[in-house]
Amino acid sequence: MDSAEILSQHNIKPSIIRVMIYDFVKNTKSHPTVDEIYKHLQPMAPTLSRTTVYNSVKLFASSGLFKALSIDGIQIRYDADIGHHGHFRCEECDRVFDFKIHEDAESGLDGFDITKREIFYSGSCIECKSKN
Amino acid sequence: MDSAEILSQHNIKPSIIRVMIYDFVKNTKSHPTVDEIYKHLQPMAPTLSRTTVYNSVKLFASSGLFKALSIDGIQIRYDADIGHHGHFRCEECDRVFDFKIHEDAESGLDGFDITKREIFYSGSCIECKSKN
DNA sequence: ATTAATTTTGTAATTATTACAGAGTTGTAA
DNA sequence: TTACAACTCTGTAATAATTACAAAATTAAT
Repeated sequence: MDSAEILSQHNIKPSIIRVMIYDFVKNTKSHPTVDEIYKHLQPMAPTLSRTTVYNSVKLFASSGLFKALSIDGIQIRYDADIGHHGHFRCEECDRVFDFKIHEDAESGLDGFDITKREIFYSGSCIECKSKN
Repeated sequence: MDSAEILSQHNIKPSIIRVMIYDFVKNTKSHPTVDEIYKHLQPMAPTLSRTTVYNSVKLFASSGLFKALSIDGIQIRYDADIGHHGHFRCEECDRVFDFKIHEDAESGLDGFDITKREIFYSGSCIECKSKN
């Protein structure tokens, strides 16, 4: 199924830029920031505005198409992979890696309505670690 | 053991403001932001500067006394409870709750050096949920 | 084609954070 | 106590991410 269809199914009009933004995030493993999305697409869509990128990713996030990740506390990153997984950020090379994880039942949240779960680790990735 | 001693043990000179900042974060369950720390202490220490609060919490975090939490992606919150636990943020009342959690061994990070683990859930807390 | 609705753009405002230099404080040793 | 060095605190200015908003452009329907 192509991206335009996916957007339509979520009641989002698949304009050209929206599809471009959706595609880029979906095909980029690094979970790009708004700025990275903007810088990547701007050459192809010279009139693109940062505001549009902000609007679009927010729209996608509120529709459940993207997960908004506050991985580093500096910028919000966007992830088109909705399945549950953790994120590791290497503090040396700044790259973000996905990993599989499973949590046991938590205690202390009885009766709470949990709509979002994020697991975030950081440290040094294997490449940076071996450089030292 | 009082706060001044704890700071000293971490090679941080226990100045009056540092102790005040440390105490406030330690005794506040909400994991305050820099702004909240500043607003709370400013009446007692009228010459307090926001920069001092930023400097102090960064210093504490780099010494392992605080954990820096990017819970909401907007502001960084500080937690004096170093033990491993999760954070739940209620999207309606904006409060942050601690909870107990345990993760299983992850896969995909073999050989990585993990120095920080953060678990962050969000949704509606039990009180806000019952209001609806 | 006209009109209405929606999307996109660009500028300006807001907010969190950092940089930095000067002022103040503390501790020590003559 | 004075002098000096080291460290801490303050305040302003800069930077960077994000939001607000109104005008321009595009799209869809009649």
